[in-house]
Amino acid sequence: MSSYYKEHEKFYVAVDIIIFGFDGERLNLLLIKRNFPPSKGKWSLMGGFLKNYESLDQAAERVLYTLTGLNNVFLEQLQAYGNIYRDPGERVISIAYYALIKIDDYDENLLEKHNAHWYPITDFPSLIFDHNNMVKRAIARLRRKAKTQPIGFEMLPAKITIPQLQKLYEAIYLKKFDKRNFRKKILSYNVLEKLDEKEKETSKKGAYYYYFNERKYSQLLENGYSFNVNI
Amino acid sequence: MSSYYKEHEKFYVAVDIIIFGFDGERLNLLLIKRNFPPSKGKWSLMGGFLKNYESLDQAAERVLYTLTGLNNVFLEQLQAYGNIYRDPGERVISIAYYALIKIDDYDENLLEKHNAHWYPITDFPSLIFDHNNMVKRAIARLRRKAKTQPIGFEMLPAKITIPQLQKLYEAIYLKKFDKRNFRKKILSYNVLEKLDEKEKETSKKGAYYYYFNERKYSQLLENGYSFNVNI
DNA sequence: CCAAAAGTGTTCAGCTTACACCCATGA
DNA sequence: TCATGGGTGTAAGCTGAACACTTTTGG
Repeated sequence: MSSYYKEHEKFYVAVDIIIFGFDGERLNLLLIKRNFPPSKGKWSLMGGFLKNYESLDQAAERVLYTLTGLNNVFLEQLQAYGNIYRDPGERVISIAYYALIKIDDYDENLLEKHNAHWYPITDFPSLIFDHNNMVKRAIARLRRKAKTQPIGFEMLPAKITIPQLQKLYEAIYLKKFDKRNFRKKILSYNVLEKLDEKEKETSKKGAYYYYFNERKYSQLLENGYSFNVNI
Repeated sequence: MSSYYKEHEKFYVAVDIIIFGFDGERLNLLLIKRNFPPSKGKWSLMGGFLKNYESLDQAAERVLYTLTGLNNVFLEQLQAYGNIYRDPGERVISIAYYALIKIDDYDENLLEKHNAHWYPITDFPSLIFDHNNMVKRAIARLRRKAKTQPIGFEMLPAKITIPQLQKLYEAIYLKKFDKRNFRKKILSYNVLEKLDEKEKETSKKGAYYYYFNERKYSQLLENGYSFNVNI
């Protein structure tokens, strides 16, 4: 059985990960200043080669874990990149993934070890190979996805306030929304539950905390309703 | 430079193509009854191995051309599939593509040679490996995409009638639409131009032909308007 | 007491949806 | 003449978008 494919060529396969994090103000990318060849000294996405004992998804999880120390985060495949000379050194097929992480959860030491830095999506250094394209596409995907699925919550702590959530959406779409309309829309899905507690860091009056009720969201989907933030 | 990656493993990389065609009534898939190993005698998508002189997109074009004799058709990457045992024979990373073709354009002889057959998306044989998943995902992508981009036209001849177009959308979404609303919506984009000619095969009265004006569509997009068929 | 952020309703326009009848013509 | 599919308009309901003032409280 294992002889059918002998005549065909084999290729290096890698995964590259676009890591998004929200710092309360801006949407950020986690980028690597490479202290290893090739393209040493230049900026790139975090990546790694596929190993024969892991699936693509597992490779992406491993690479993300290596850099951040995080497991069980939102991680989704973007697409494969396979131009012949995309990596000028040698031919590599790269599968791009994007991840949404809570920006305060990661392991600082690991970031330092890998020479990783956060940059806002509006202003980050030019990246090697086709990584700029990957980022562009990942942002487009995130924007599309955030309209129909509550993935924003992946980048926020369990307890959030409505103004925080609005700031996240504004950071994703790079525009301002009307706070009355935003609150109305978000609350209309009945997936947020108001707590009796207030966040008092950012204002004197304080904003009520809510938490995202995953169970209610599942029910919403099962009943054929769809989450649809029209932005 | 080419020594950096020596320590890493290499993999077979293939492309598999979900080919859609519309026969005037139903949306169909072009499937292969394999007369070659592995899984000889079973049904699968058309696929082929990546060669070192071509990009992924080029590999997909080549494979599609091999089967249909068609060039310059709508062809877009879906995503990569890389589970370890997805191909029980040997490990292969497969990049799935989907294509939209005009069902009457292909080369019949080639189809016969490859043992290829059209099956409606509502009723087709079970496929090998993870090909059923690929098809499922391709249909979902097509449905999403058809809402915001006029890709339906890729499966129709240059001259179409409104009832034909409606049947295509009904075949994609597997539901009926109101013909008054459909016509109103489609014509409101002003990308269809009415001809003085009628299609008289399917009705005695005859339906006016229209043609899709690509130039007008480009202008529509440039002006910030968006094609959005609300289905 | 005041600055700063949180919270709250209403109106208008545009879009989606539902719905029924006449038209043209080949057989 | 009649069966078949093509073609047409309007009204109601819903959703998105625009818009300004009051509340709370720490400093």
